Amino acid sequence: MEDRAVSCLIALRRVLSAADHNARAVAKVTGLSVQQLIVLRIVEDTTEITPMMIARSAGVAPATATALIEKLAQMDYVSRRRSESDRRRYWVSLTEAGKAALHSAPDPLHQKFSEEFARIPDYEQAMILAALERVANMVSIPGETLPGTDESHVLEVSEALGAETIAPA
Amino acid sequence: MEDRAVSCLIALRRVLSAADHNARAVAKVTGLSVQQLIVLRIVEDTTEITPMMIARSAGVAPATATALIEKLAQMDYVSRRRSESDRRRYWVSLTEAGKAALHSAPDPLHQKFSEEFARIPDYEQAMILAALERVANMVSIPGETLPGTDESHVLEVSEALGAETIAPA
DNA sequence: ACTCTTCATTCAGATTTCGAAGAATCAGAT
DNA sequence: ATCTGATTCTTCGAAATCTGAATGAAGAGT
Repeated sequence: MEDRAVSCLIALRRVLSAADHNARAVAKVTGLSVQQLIVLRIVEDTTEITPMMIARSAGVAPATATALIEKLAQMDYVSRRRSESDRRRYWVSLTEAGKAALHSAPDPLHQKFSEEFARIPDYEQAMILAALERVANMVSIPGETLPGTDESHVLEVSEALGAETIAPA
Repeated sequence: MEDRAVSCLIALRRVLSAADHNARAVAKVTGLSVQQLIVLRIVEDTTEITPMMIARSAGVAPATATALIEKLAQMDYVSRRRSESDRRRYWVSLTEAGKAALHSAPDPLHQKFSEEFARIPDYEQAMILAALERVANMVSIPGETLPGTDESHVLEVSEALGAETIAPA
């Protein structure tokens, strides 16, 4: 019965394709590149994160992460704050402008899904949510893309006070 | 209860992220770019397709589709056959080498999913499949990425006989 | 102090992507 | 037949992107 697994993967690919199209469309509207948008979302999810973590989460080389962050900082969508405990690193976080840019951007897929989702019966909603989370747990890499559960930087919260916003080099 | 819709979208984003990572990994192994891989899969799904359709399915500009197809043709992963009914167009199809490249490439996500999927109880498998197809239908653009259901080129099957393989320009 | 590692950056080069212009072809109207 | 307009694909140059390797700066361990 691996027939059913294949059907699942086909359906998944349809979703993937739609998401890809959607990402490009959103990127075009916001004037950001797809990658910049991804980084922005990663930063939002974590509230504070280092370039290295971003590189890993976004699946790009460190050099690329630097460039992406620099661009976003120039647009004032993210801010950089030097780490006190490790002076090599710094924390990237979303500015108000960045938050606004993320949420003001119309997301067709998001809207379409929410709209249709609201229309289906309750038990089916629950079923879909359960299935999606099941699938997410199956395929997603444990420590990836949701470093909100990553405690390595939680210790740094104390830094938040009295730290100056620095523009590296 | 739009709370649940949001949870769905979060789970979806985890899946998306994992798929993205996976696509890059597969691309690196095969020596193909992510886009080339996408095009290759589109061609496989349709068995025969024109550059224009590829551009639309892959979500790129026509000029980009030309470049992608050219690269794949140079590697002998796809072949081009001039259309008889409309001499402007040509049909792109997978070569044996292309088919081999697609299937010999290890796909971690594919494997991981199939493996874990096989391990869960029957009714849950059915539930996940139903949910995925439901979601796919919600978000995917009707005529996109599965032009196998597109009948516009089915009429051309008769061409298959006695047509020479042409390398345009 | 010394070495080894990690983090971020710079820089040059390769690749990718696209818009615009152009050539070929088709379809329909005159 | 010819003309016109639309469609398909290509070429070309410019812009943006991504990366590997080298570099500097800072931490960690001996």
